[in-house]
Amino acid sequence: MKPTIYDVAREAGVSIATVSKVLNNNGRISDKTRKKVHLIMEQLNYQPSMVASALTSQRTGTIGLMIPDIANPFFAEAARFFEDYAQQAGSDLIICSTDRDDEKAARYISLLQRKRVDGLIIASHVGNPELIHRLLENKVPTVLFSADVRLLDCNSITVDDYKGGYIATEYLLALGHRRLGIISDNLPGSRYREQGFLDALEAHGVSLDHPDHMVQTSATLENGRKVAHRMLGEEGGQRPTAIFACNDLLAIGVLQEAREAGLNVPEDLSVIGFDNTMLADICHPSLSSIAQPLRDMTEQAMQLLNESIDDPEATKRKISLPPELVIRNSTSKALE
Amino acid sequence: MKPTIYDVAREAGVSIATVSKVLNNNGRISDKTRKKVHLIMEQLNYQPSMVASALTSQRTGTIGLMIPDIANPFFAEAARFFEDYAQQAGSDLIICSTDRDDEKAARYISLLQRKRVDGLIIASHVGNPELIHRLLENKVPTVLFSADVRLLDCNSITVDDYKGGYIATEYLLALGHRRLGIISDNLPGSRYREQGFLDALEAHGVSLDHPDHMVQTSATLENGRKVAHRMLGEEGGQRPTAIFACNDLLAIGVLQEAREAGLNVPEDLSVIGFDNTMLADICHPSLSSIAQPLRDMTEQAMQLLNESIDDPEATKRKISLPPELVIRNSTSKALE
DNA sequence: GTGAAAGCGCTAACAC
DNA sequence: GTGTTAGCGCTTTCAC
Repeated sequence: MKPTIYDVAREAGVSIATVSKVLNNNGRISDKTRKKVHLIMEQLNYQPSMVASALTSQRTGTIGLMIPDIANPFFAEAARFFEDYAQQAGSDLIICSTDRDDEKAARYISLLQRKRVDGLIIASHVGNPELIHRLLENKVPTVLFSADVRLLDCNSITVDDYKGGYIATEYLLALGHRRLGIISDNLPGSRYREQGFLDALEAHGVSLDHPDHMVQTSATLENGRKVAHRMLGEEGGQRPTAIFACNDLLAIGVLQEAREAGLNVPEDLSVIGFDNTMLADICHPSLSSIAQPLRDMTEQAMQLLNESIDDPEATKRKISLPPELVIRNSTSKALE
Repeated sequence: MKPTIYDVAREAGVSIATVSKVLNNNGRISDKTRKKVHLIMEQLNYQPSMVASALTSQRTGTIGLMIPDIANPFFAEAARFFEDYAQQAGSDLIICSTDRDDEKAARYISLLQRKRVDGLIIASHVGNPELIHRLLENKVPTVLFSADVRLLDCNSITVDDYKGGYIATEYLLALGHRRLGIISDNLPGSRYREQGFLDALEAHGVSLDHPDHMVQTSATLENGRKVAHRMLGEEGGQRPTAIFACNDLLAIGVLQEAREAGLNVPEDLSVIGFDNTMLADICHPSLSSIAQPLRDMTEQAMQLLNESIDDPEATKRKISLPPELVIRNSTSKALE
């Protein structure tokens, strides 16, 4: 069996309380016994059980990260930041891919609670706000990430989606484009991006050419292609000269479909994405995109979470961070 | 406070032993009390503490997944499979990105042991075999994934790297290429891919044109570009007409650099990658690649791990699975 | 069928 | 400075 604190205490000729104290570096312990205990721990290859300490201390040192899919680069990148920040705080992460399925989410939430995680980061849209609501009732430290539930009094970190949509659109307008299309996915955040798009158009006196130039779909490469196929299939005069896709995957679908249709990007069609994932650098042409400030967002999320762990009654905060336009090679001036 | 098994027992008018039994669905319990207990659990919103049960049962229901970087698509995709298979077994995953840094790896290994995870999947090359060795000594259920340590008697799942290198090369030779280049990274697995490459060349009576056509570097996009820049910079007659990159990221670097150099892929240069990540579909032209059978590999890894958890003394096994050639648009016949 | 009681390996209050 | 002891919330014999 693995050595326990009792084994260490016996071998060192002290009590378990003493061992516990040197372990946690608290209480007054003489240098001599400290050294002695350390030595014995070394010899026995003692590895204190965090499950036992969690039982008493009520801290597991693990936090749950709920995301739609860890295989999705945006969330994988976010997870990496979370992992690093968690580690700084001495914690680690349990990864939960929900596939945006509320049942899966509910199962994971329940599991995480039974595991007594110290807190939850929910970076996956949860359709049923009741799930979050229950978490809050149970006083489980929680922060919503990149997906807020406005009506709920909860912590959240988001990028300013509205502004993101607005600046993407303004940029395209500044390039001289007047026939714009938008492909967004069916999440709340994307509604704000859409609204930013529409308001930017209006502010510049431009109107949406055709209702079909604004479509919602779930965010996959394949769907990006499908929608683009329809949008670009129209006869020359009608087709948009620039498309704003509400995430990079959709945008890359557009890129691929444009090529299929014999259009050159950016000469014949400008495309801009959202999220600024590593994919934007890998596709061709490289993709202009609205960046979410992931590093900042994750850092602030972890900070909020930690505050919430330290004081579960702390006032909830909703923090929104500004997006940033990253220009690459998929956008250019509109032809006259 | 959260309700405990005592609260449930009291409200239901039974003992905690009984509650425990209905919880775990074992022992003989009358339907009546079972119902009653379930009802009370519902009413109290009872969430049994897995940390307490872990303390007695010696099972935490969590496994540690060590990878180089969760933000790397290959490992993110693998993690997703692991997560799904773990879930089927009622477990979840703690993600540990090591950045291939042995110190980080050591810290994580220690942490995971203190957390008393049920097992470890190590999908990150660990330079110091001593780390793994100690794990084995401690009888921690462990399986190495996509990275073996031959000399160690441990479980491992790998793709047949040698064969992967061989079939990639054979394929290029079959297309008529005679001046081949290879870019590999500096991991043990890649050594086998290289050997497959060399043996395939030899078997077909082709020799490596130039020592500079075989280079090792760490596997990043940037390094792929750098190496390609040198390889393709040579005067026409000397430059390879096909390059085998030992992973997709390197291959995509080659693609980008080829474009930079005014070369058309695949007309002027064929490129084949390894891993067949989602990136292969996203870059342009889409990338031919040697696929690791990730789904199979992860499934078998989880199975090995579970066996090892059930019987830590079980005989260790090393399983190697066949790679598969996936042809896309980055490879074509050599020009005459 | 059900319950009493002894752990599991720690922490923390308190006594000395 | 160090030790005693009572939990933390479960599981699991073993009686009854």
